[in-house]
Amino acid sequence: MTAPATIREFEERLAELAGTMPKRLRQCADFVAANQDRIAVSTVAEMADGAGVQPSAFMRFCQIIGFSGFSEMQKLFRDSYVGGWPDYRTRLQHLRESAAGSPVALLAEFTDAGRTSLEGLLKTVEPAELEKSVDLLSKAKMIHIIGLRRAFSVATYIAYAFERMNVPAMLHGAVGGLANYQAVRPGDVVIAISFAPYTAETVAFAEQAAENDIPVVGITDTVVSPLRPFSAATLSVTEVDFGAFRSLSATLGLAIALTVAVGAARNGS
Amino acid sequence: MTAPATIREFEERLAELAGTMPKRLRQCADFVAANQDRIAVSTVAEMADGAGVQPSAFMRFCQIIGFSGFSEMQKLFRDSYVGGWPDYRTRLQHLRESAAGSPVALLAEFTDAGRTSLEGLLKTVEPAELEKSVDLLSKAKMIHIIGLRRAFSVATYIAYAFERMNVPAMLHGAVGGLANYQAVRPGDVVIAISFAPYTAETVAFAEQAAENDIPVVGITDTVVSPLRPFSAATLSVTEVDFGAFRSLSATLGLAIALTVAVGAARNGS
DNA sequence: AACTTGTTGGAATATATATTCCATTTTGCT
DNA sequence: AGCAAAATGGAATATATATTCCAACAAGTT
Repeated sequence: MTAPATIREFEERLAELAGTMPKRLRQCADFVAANQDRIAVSTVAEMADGAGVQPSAFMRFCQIIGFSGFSEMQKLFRDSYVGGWPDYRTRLQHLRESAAGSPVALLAEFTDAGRTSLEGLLKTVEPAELEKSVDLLSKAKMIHIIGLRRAFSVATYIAYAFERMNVPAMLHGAVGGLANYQAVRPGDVVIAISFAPYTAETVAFAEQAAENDIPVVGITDTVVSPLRPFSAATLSVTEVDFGAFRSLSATLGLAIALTVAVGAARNGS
Repeated sequence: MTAPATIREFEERLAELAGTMPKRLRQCADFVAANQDRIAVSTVAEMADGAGVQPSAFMRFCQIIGFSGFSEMQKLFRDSYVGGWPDYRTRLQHLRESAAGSPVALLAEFTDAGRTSLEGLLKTVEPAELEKSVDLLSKAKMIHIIGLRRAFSVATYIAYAFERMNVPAMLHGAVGGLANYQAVRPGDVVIAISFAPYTAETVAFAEQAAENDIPVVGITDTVVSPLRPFSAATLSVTEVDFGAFRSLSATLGLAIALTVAVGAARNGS
């Protein structure tokens, strides 16, 4: 078997062989696939460590791919190393100008919008409110999640994360008009997610909860959100939009931080 | 004299000292300034050769700049290359151990992880594949979207965005084992989203589509993804791991760029 | 011109790193 | 369950590479 001569060839070989590899070598394959750029600047020991295997195992991996050893594999990546990625800024600039109108340019714009949104997140979220939210949620018997339309993806992600951490949670939809509010009982907590223009069902759900003294954690945008009056704790996110569309990068960042914090608080104590 | 801690500091030191250097060291300075990116992946011998001096001269150069030797200087450049991708696993560990990880600290970590993921997006997505995806999708009679577990939020978001733009799309779930593949017909296109560990149902869905010559646009992570063999176009996203959880910021950025591009292509022509 | 100070080249050495080997464990098969 | 084959971990070894040292050289000074 001959050594791959290009990165592409290397990738093909990797994809082809990865399926048939034993456990440890598979770990190497996965790690390498996910961290290609590290190969050029790391030692076998570091790579092996990253993949969670012994250096000798990583060595075998290199040989199975077709190289004589790690050094030969590394050489391939060092040769095609095109300067420490001309930092994100200049890359973005370049894409904006040269590829204007193309899908890649669009991707660059949304990427940038997402980044700015994430930066803003730390400013718009009140630490006190966040802590209160975590506190409320970690004591809840059951967590009800409601978010419709654009916010639905966020709701599904929160539900998924809670399930993964064995936190009892329920995702509400709005099949045919009003949501099934019946399931909410004393001791439960509601997470309501809504952004302008606020979906009526979500607000109604929060309102009903508030009336029955069920605490509501609201994830929303502006100060004038109709969700705010009904929320025991409100988390604000301002998503930067590009054109008529808004990426949800920041909201998802908040969602995952919230769920992980709650999960930790529940399992920790 | 203390060693420069950042690339910027290094550059300043270099500019400051270059003027006073003797001939050979001056050659080193000039060569390094013009080939900064080589430092991370070269040996002293190669650098010395490039500068037209002896290895020992290059060695002295490193020491005059303030490093203990070449290795220390190289470390700075190697770290800054992978610096954007710190080891979040250990950072989370620290967070857990120290200060019981306040929610705000957690949020900060996740926003940071999200930002680096977004930056990586511009690097991992192949422009050609993206364009091919947009092309395929804009000609589809109906777009079928499948993504389960973690990828489900992304799937719901894509479905929502398409609906908003009046692009015929259908979100598939997996109610009771196998998904309802029946709905897929000739002329349709499938978007399959899956990340490690890959959900079997999603892969099976893509496989079935590929067998029936239905083009599949795959949104996945590594090059060893099982989705790749069945995909007519593959979009790669590498999301930074933060403990057991991954923020989906980058994936969502890609999703929205893709949908908007498709929407524009459809309505434009 | 002779002396001093600073610079350079190359060989010698130290160190880091890759690579191999083999005993031990795991896996797969009958 | 018992055997054979494959996979694995870790220590031993080989190799590449950085680093130091010193003799030879050049430049500058009195």
